[in-house]
Order: sequence, then C-alpha cells, then structure tokens
Amino acid sequence: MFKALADGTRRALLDALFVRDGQSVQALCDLFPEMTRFGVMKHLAVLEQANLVVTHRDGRQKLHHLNPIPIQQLAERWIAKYAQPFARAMVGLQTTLERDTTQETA
Amino acid sequence: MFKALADGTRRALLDALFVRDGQSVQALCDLFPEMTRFGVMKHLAVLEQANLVVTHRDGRQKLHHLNPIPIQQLAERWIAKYAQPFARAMVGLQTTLERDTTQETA
DNA sequence: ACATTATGTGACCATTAGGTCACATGTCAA
DNA sequence: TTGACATGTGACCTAATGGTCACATAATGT
Repeated sequence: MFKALADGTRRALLDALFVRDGQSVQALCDLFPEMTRFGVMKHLAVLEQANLVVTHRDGRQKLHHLNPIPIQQLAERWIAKYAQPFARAMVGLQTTLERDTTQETA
Repeated sequence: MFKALADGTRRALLDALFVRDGQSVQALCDLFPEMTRFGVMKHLAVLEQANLVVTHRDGRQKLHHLNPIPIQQLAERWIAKYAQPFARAMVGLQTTLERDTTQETA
C-alpha cells in the first residue's frame, strides 16, 4: 500500500478518479498522454492490487472506482500514531527536535 | 516523502525512533541485526532527506530524532482529501495545533 | 601518541520497478 | 460475420533501489 502510493503517477491516477469516478482505461489514458496505455494499465493494476482501486467490467470497458477505505485505515492505524504526538511536540518543539540549536535560539 | 515511507525497513526505523527518540546509528544497527550498518545508514539518509528524521551530532555520535511534522502535513494535505471521515476526526487535533502555532508561538 | 569507537564515502552488484512493444482475447454494432 | 474498439499478456529494456564492502575520516579515553 505504501509502495502503491509511492509513485507520483499512481497518485495522479487516484486524483483523476477522485475528480471523476468510474473511468475506463481509455479515459484515463487520455488524461495521461505522456504515457502509453500499457503504462497506465500497469499502474492501475498496482492500485487495484493494493485495493486502492476497485474495478468492474461494463461491456468491453473496465471501469475503475476509487476505494478510500485503505487510505482511511492508513490514517487511523499508522499516521495517527505519529500525528498525535505532534500536538505535544509543537508545545516543546525546540526541546524535542532541535536540542542542539536551542542554545542559540534560546 | 511517499517514497521514503514506501520501504518497510524505513518504517521500522521510524518505529524504533518512536519507541526511543534520539538514537545513534550504532543503536539502530543493534536493533536491525539482519542488516549491515551501511544499509541502516542509507535508509537513515533517505529518511533524513525526506525530513522525517532530524539529526544532530553529539561528539562522535550522530543522534536521530523523529520529525512528525511531514507526517502531519501528509495527513492534512493528502490523506484528508480521500479519508473524509478521518479528516473529520482529525479536525479537532488540527485546529488545536493551529491554535498552538498561531497563538502561543506568535 | 595510540588504539578504539562511530560515522562517512565511493564503488559495486543483484533485484525490482517503470515503461514500451508485439501480439492475443474479448465485445459491440452493422 | 466482419471489422473496429477495449482490454489483457508476456517478453523485453532501462533506470532506480536495496544492500554490501573496502577504505577513509573524526572523536574519545588512557
């Protein structure tokens, strides 16, 4: 999941699906003319395997839908762990993070 | 930043710094015996470049400190967009932080 | 000074990841 | 059925990544 989000193109694909959900491979290819269809397909496959995108076929098209659940879980289970101490860190930021520079700043 | 977080070893290093902040390279190497010192150093360099880890020298040691600010910003600027429910839960914290930063430090 | 400890640098190698292509399959519509 | 459209598969190349090592530098204690 982290790896799926590590690539900028994939995040851009998520953005595109955020703007307009349920797009086909074709439609997404049109939005990324700097890449071939195969590149887009590979990225979509990664996103799908990470469960960030869910698909269903509609005739000869494959429609892609954004799945926010993994991102929410990421926030709850991982980010919150580091983001919460941030509140306390802000109070004593210098003492926590920059003990070496506190002498000159203080 | 996403790339820095994409590697499991690097997230484990962040965990180690979360448990005990301000560790030296040596100490972190002891926590990861499956890797050599050079591997650990490379990962630490990536984390440092992503500003997820802040360092300062103490004699012949280099101490590493966790920096939660980029993670916090990640939550605010990126994750909140996709994880609206979580964003709602984080609003209280964020506004608290903004109060702290705008009023107390100003 | 000297040996020891802690970290830094550059080269090097194996593996993976991003990207493209030729080709194959499936689907619709006339 | 035939042709055009939409997607799938495997091979392939290149560049980036994770990891190691020999060697170098800096700080400490005696």
